[in-house]
Amino acid sequence: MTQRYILDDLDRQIIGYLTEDGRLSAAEISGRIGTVSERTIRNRIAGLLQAKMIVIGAIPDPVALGRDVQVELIIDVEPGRREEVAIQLAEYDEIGYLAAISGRSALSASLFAEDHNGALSFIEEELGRIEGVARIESAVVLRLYKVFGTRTTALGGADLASKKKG
Amino acid sequence: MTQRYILDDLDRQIIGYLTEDGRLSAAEISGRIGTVSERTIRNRIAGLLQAKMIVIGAIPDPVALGRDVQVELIIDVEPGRREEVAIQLAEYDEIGYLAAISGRSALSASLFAEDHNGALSFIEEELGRIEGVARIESAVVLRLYKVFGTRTTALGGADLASKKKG
DNA sequence: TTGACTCATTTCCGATTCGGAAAAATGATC
DNA sequence: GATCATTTTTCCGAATCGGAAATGAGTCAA
Repeated sequence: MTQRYILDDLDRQIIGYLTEDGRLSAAEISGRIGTVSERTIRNRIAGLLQAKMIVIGAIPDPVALGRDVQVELIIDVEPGRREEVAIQLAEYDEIGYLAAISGRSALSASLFAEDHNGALSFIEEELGRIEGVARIESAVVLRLYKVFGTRTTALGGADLASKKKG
Repeated sequence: MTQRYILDDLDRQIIGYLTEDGRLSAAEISGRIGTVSERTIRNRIAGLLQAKMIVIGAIPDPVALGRDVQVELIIDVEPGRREEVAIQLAEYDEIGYLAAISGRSALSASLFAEDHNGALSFIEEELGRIEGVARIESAVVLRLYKVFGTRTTALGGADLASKKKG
């Protein structure tokens, strides 16, 4: 029962390949690396997954899906009330990301809304009424290039602007 | 070579399952849904991937990987060079999140570094020499309240499925 | 050095999963 | 109803996977 998993170069290489394409077969990875057997690759992947170093999952592109408006927020809070505000914000399902950042008394957050109206009303009606919120800065996410360390559809490598939908 | 940009319920179900576990077999998904053949599931997955509605990739856990310091960046780029800069930025493993945002010609990014020195040198030496980068605003993440829709301090154990619903 | 032990890697192999091709089903159009 | 286009399904050989046992590498004590 190894608790602390120490990554070696092989693990890093495997992670590198899998972040690009989570469906790569062990045989394919083994072939690219060249010095390790296919079975070992499979062992390592299983180990990485079990140790929760990585999670292999489908990452939907909100823009490509035509739904889910994402808004990045910088929420200035009154000094000393950050924790209190954070606790309230974390309650909302719409808030997918929330962190305290340096620089000023503020929280950084990501808001996921169904559409722009939803985003707007959330900001106005929900955030606006929270005690301690001094100021809200918002920026709509226009295009996602990379999430969770994985490049999204926006960066296909070669064809990035060629296959753009209307 | 069909371009399907309109998702139906089946697509959404498949995406739902794959979001939780990108390695689920088509047979498994077919079994859970119950009404569609295994081959159709495979067809749909192939279609979703080809249409780039989803990307299946390994999501590394920054903390588990030894990247303890997270920095949020707002990178102002010279007008018209955003895509170009984004492509270069996405190459870095240290960049875990990258998006184009509204408000000004800028990219929003998350930088994962081993320590503060690593973050600083990355910003200075790597970002600083990318053509088209006009200005960099950075904020160290002091505390993580919520990631992927789940209240945790680290990625480990985060339930990705809860990130988005419906 | 030798033997015992541990752990990672590899080999082997049956079961599962995959993708290609063609047949069947569905649906839209006239 | 007939026809064409698209999707779903069936069929099947090849690739992929995970379990089990064998091999290899490294450590430690005598």
